[in-house]
Amino acid sequence: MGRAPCCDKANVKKGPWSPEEDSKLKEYIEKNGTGGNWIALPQKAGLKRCGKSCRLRWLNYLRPNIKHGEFTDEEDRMICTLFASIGSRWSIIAAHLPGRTDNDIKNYWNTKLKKKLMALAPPPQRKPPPFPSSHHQTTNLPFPSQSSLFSLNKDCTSSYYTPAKSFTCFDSFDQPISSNLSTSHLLNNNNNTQFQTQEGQLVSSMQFYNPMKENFLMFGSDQTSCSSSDGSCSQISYGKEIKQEDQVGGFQGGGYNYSPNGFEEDHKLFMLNYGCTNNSNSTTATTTITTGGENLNIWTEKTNGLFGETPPPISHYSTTTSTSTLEDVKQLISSSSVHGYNDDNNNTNNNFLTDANKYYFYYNY
DNA sequence: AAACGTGCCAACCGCTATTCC
DNA sequence: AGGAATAGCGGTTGGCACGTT
Repeated sequence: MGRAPCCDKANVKKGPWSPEEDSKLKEYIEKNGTGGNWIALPQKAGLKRCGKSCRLRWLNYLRPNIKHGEFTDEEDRMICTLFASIGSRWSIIAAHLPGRTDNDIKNYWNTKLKKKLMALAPPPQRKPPPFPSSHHQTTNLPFPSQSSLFSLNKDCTSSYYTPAKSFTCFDSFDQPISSNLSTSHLLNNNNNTQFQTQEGQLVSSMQFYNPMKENFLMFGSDQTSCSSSDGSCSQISYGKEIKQEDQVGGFQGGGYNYSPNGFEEDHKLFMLNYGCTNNSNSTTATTTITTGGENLNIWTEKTNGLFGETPPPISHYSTTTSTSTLEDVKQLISSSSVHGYNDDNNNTNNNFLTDANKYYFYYNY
């Protein structure tokens, strides 16, 4: 049984606010304040609106000192910096931009700024290494087979894996994997959305980590949320630093869990950078397998994707004394191709991760 | 000129967190 | 302590404006 609605939906007006409603609300709040009770406010103010709607209208449009119009470079910079640091916590970001609302910033990011930054990232050049060998796959977890998630494609110049389904995993997660989650929780949490593989297998999104919630910077997403005209999108993931002493082994990506030799299962390193475009021939997925900071293998799909970038330490994104510039952020994006290429299919090239390996994200279970 | 596509943004929805009783 | 009410948040949607075909 769900909660009772906050208002009588049938007798509540929805849609755009009229100037009369605006002035009623404004007048009432300026005279009486909100009284700390938005639910009761519309009735007192003589409005046929839901309290939530009134609150939103006030906060996003009517309250004093709201700034509308173009974002400045300084604001761009601040948004990028904060997004890199804390992800899509718009209310927190808005708190650092006087006069801007979270809604404003969110819209601005989704419609303009993200594209602006993505446009600065050149397509990386790389070739696909082999898919991780089967002995790396853990057997105790019902992850789907490789072919259910990826199909190997070949064109005149390269071969690459195409995700059988656009991975919306990064975006659809609604909770991060916490350090104390059990495996069964990961796999059986019914509250989490699932996606279906080409083979019809349902995969819980909880099999993936949500980097956005854990100080990862990502640009772009799956095709459904791409709004650019050509449907192109890509993403860059920033992780947080793994300490030298952290034991890490295995990885999870694309619905798989891999367990490199010699490491216990209770420490999982996951580093999946997945970029996609909706251009028919441009889908990219990139996964790096590492263990203890040493790169074991890498497989990379297609050429248009953007490999995960090495971010500055989180402290770099200080919200109060930020010295980063928009150029810094641009540079982070544009240099993202550098780490993504590895010429060695059997890949034991440790140089690859000289910087990137500082920024893995990981979890325990 | 009409139809269609795209970008934008205000507003809504559903969820979690917090407060209140 | 626990359930209900409310606040707050982030993702998504609807619809308008404008551009393109």
